[in-house]
Order: sequence, then C-alpha cells, then structure tokens
Amino acid sequence: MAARRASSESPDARGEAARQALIIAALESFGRYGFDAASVRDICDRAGANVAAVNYHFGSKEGLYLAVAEFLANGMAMGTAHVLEPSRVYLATGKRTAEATEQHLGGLLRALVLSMFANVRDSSPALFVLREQSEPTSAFALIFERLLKPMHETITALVADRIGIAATDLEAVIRAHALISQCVGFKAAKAALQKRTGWSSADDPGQDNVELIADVVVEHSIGALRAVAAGKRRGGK
Amino acid sequence: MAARRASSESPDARGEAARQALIIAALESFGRYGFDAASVRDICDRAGANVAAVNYHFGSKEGLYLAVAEFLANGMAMGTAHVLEPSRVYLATGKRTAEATEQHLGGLLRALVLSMFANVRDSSPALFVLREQSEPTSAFALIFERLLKPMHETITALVADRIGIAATDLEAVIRAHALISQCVGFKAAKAALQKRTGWSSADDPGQDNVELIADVVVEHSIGALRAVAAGKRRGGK
DNA sequence: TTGATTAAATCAAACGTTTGTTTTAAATAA
DNA sequence: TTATTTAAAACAAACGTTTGATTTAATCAA
Repeated sequence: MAARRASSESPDARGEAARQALIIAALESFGRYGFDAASVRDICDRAGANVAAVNYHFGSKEGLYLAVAEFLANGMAMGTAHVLEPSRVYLATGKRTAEATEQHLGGLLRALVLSMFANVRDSSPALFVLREQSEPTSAFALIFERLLKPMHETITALVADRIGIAATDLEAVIRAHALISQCVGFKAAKAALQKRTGWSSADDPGQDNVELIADVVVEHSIGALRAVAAGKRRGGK
Repeated sequence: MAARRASSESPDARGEAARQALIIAALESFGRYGFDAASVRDICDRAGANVAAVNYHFGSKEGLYLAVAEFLANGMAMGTAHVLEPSRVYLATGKRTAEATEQHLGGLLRALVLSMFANVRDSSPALFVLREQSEPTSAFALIFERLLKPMHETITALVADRIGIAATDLEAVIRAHALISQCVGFKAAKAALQKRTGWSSADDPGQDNVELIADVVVEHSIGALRAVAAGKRRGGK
C-alpha cells in the first residue's frame, strides 16, 4: 500500500515525489525501449531512486508499467478534452451544417497532429501508445477507453455526419480511422519521413513543419470527405 | 562471415536449410517481440536448431537480425516490384494526364494496403518494419533503401505530378507521406481499429474488409489531391 | 519543548533466473 | 583423414525481485 496519512494535504510528500519521478523516468524508458528492453535499474538510476523503490511503490515492474499507463491516460485525456468537448456538444445539439462539421473535424485532426509532437523534447507518450497498439498489454484497455475511444468516436460521428451515413456504420469507422491514421503516420513512420525530408533526428520536425503537416492533414481530410459526399449524392449506394 | 559455397545449386543444402529455418523463425520472433525481447534460445528451438547455430551461421544475434532484414527487404521488394515498375516508366515517359496519374497512384496505394495484410497468418514482416521506424537500428538503412524509398519516392512523384508541383518540394513529400500513412495506420493502430469495429483478434480483418479499406484509402487519396489541385488552380501560392 | 514511539521510505547487498555467447566434443560429410 | 556441422554443457553478465537494516519524519505522552 502507498503512503497514507491522516487525510489532509500532506500525504507524505517525500514518497509521492519519488513515485512521480519513477513514473516520469519509466515513461521515457518504456516509450523508447518497450517493456522488456527497459530495465528497472536504469529507470531507478534516472529517477534518483534505489533499485528496490519500484517494488516498494508499485509492487512490480508491471505495476509500474500500469501506473505509467494511468498517468498517461489521465494526462493526455486532459490535454485533448478542451478541444474534444465542444465537438461533442455540437454533435449532440440539433443544428449541424457541412461547414461547421468540417470546422470541428479539422480542429480535432489538427489537435491530434499537434499532440503527436506536443512535448518537443519528449516523444515518449506517443511511442508508448503506439507500442500498446502493436502488442497490447493489460494497459491497453485503459488507454483505449480514456484516450483513443473518445477521440475515435467523435471523429467517426463527424465523418458520418459529413457524408450522410450512420455513425454506427462500419464505413464511417474505417473512414475515420483512415483520417486519424494520417496523423499517426507522421509519428509511427517518423524514420522514413526524416530520411525523405532530410530533417535532423532531433526527435521532431520544427514548429513550422508541424504546422505544415497539420495543414496538409486537414486539407486532405476535408477534401476527401467532400469527394465522398459528392459521390454519394450522385451515385447510389 | 556467413556460410558461402562455390556457386552452383547445392551449396550444402543442409546448412542452407538451417539458415533459412533460422531466418524464418527469427522474423516471427523479432517482429512480434522486438530485438531484445526475442530470445536466441526460443528462435533456435522453433527452427529445430541448436543454440550454437545462430552464432555459427550469423556470428551473433545482431548478425541474425541483419540477415532477417535483408531477407525481408529482398522478399517484400520483389512483392511490390511488379506494381511499382509500371508507374516508374509512366513517370519517365512524356505523356501524363490527371486521370492516368490518379490510376497509378490508386494502384500503388491499393498494393500497399494489401501488402499490410498479405500473409494472413503472419503479420511479422509489417511489424518488423514498423519497429524499425520507431527505433531504427543498423538494419533500417537497408530496409529504407530497398523497400520504403522506392515506394515513397514514386508516390511522391505521382502526387507532385497530380497537383502540379515539383517532386522535390517538401510539400509533395509530406502530402505523399500523409497518403501512405493511411495504409500504415491500419496496421500500426490495429488494436484500436479492432476495438472500434469489433473484429476478432485473429490478427487481420477478413478479405472483404481489406478490400473495403483499400477502396476507402484510394477514394480518400484521390479526392484529397483533386481538392488540392483545384485549390492551387484557384488560389495563388 | 522535550524524548520515546512508530510507520513510511530508502538503502546496499544478495537472491535465483535468464540472457547471449563460448567452449568442448561428438557426428557427418567429402 | 580433413573439414564442416551439430549437440550439450558451461560461461559471465544482466535481469527483476527480495531481504534486513537504516534513515526520515510525523505522532503523542510527559
């Protein structure tokens, strides 16, 4: 069990600080090297803690991993909530137009791109989530429910609204996933992009280039949906 | 150095078969678990070989990894060559139309999607390449040159031709990367897609769904580029 | 304000496994 | 024989984890 004092504001500040330091260091290691390749000893060193600290505070290496996932899910969910909420109420209320829907969709996709390169000097969060996608662990359910699902569902609803189909249609889900994939791809296939653009391996494109990427993704997405909508208006199906 | 016989057809069929079996088994392990988490003992067991076989045939675990990368680069490059070559000659020759360029681009993107889910019962190749993207090793240069670069360059050239800019423009590279990312995203963010669609975790969508994904990606891409081209025709920039 | 008490937190050291690799020797070809 | 190839055993190093003692800091009786 963790430290727990009377009830007020000082629940053993010492131990809590150590927990935080371990989670931060672990996030970097797990993100960069993965669960197995990351070593408890290295994490503790970089957190300025003893080797035994992980098992004391989190029970095991896996316990630390789950704590990192929870920290990440909470933190990143808060980071996207301010842009996600307006679109959700927009979808809930009655009056919707193609232009407004496009506007909301563009805003969400832009936020997604920016979140990929948010912390300039630390791309660990995005890598952590990417890793959970290709080999999900018990932490994936948490990350999906709190982080991926809200964004994915909202974008799906906007896509469905724009092209005039139901948000529950498989087609809507796949089209939304294709749009989201554009954002993900600039992180997941970063090495290839770097080689093709000549960008330095300083772990991120510059601020200007991030804006350029966001503009391209938004322009492509809206253009694609307009074509689909036009096609559905003309053709049958 | 690796085993190398005279030249003819029987270069010690025994040893060569062992090499192949090791490479196949290693591809699965490296793809699924990554370099560190994959164990030489497990690979040898599944290849029906002894623990010493890896060091004898490939010098080290890293040597085996590089051999897998080379095997992969050659194999997958052959798999996409038949669809890549026609587009390259099309780009080299003079007569190009928007329709023909779209046709070639659609063909390449479709082939990319199919290659993601090509071997139904073995997604290791795609995972191997994805892993090399987020944490490149010395094998990345090989994979990039033989596998990623030709496809990326050709798609970039088609994109540039379609929207009327130079293939060397950063904009063309980024737009091409966004289109390619759609294909990659269905493998890289597979877990989220599965949860959203309810597809079983049988490691791949069904054949019908792969076709659906390909159709969506092609439709989105062409629609996006048409919008960009139309925008450039009207607006300045 | 003291001094004893107690729980939380940290520490160095060592645990038993498993890792990649090497060595030694037997078996199989030419 | 002579040179390869396999098999089994042994290697040091690194892994996650546990242990028991020590330090830190808050609590409470006096």
